[in-house]
Amino acid sequence: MARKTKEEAQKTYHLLLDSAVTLFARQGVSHTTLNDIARKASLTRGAVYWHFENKEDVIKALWERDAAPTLEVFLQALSSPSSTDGRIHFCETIKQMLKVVVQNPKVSQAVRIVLNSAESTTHQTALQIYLEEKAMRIYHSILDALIHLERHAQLNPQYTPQLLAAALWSYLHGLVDSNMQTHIQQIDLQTDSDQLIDLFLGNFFR
Amino acid sequence: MARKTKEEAQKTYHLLLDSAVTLFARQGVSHTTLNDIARKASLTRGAVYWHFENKEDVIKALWERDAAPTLEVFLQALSSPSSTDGRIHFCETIKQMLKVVVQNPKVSQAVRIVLNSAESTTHQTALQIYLEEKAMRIYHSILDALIHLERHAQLNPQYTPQLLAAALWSYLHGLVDSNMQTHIQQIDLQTDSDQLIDLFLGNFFR
DNA sequence: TAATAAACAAACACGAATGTATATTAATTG
DNA sequence: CAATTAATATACATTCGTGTTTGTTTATTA
Repeated sequence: MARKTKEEAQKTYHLLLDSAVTLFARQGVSHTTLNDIARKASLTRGAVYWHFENKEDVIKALWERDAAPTLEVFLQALSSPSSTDGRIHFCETIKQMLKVVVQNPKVSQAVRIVLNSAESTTHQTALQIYLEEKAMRIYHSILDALIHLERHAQLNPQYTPQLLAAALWSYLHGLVDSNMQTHIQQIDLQTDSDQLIDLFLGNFFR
Repeated sequence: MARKTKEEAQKTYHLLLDSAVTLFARQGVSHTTLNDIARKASLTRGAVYWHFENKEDVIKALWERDAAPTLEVFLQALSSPSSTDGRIHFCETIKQMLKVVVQNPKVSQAVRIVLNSAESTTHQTALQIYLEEKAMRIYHSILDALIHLERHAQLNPQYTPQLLAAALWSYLHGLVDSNMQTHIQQIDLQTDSDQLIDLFLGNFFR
């Protein structure tokens, strides 16, 4: 159609990303076409190709808009030294992170895309590397925090920080993933997230 | 080509499934074409369409061949009453199950497909329902076992069996999933699986 | 041993998704 | 206010994957 004002164009940009998020969550990334995204926003593929290079670029933009700023706060918190007990600080940060992720569907979905990057992308080298890098940053933040706790003899000596990091990572991974699945509505992650973390981190420390 | 003997036909059947497993693991289900599967087996799509109806049917067959028989044993073990301590029996069963799953790439991959069924299928009602049903069977076996333990006052009263089941399910989900990802080779699930389960189940019981 | 059917390969037809090129209209700028 | 360019829609070409049909050969069976 016609040319829009800058603000209106920004609105359609975000509208397209919103459409992408909900469709990705509903049908999965690989079964969502650019036309689907456009039609859900009452637009055409022309709009999509104006704002994004291709579907991979949509995913990147989605991550940068919905997940990166939110997660960055917690990654900072994990790496910043705590004034009080490091263990409590670690627990609380993880709890807060999970809570924010599961409460915000957009963040949740963006994280889920990163975790399942194998299915998301086509040419297994383009965006896949980008997504794996994002995942690794989070993972290593957790690992580094645990290593730091071990150096201060606050970790359960029964386990290495590597094992604990991998375990926690898998757990968070599974929680976010199964939260989106339709089944397992037996529990409500929104309200139970604190308990779920307490349960898991109980054996982490000495 | 020509007609094969019954045994030879069975060999190509399994060869096709083997190709499918490795390609699914490498490229993801949705980015693996039937032609990919055929060519990896040095055959054509004609062979695939002779043995299977379509890609969904391949996935079903894959589950039935590689995952179902293996898992059935453990589901039986979970539901059968233990002669000794029920908690130990539960722990050992879960440990064994995880070990077998992660040690056998075919089982591992089949389970992974079920867990990520959203991305695997196209028309979100056909095979998706089938796969969700399979996932639910496992989940409910775990839940039932935990409920049984609770009735015998062997569970940590701090948590409900529903929460514990969901937590364990997410954990196993995450472990299997992140095991296939290329990153996080920091730990070896093959050798550390027992420790990983011990760590998690430590707070489950009273 | 002729007839049938099994086990594929090869060819065909079709739709769907992508990327690009062009058209259109209205902001914006000089 | 003319020229330009931003923000889309529309049209087109092409590729890719699928499902089906047909062909071919050989095992099986009556």
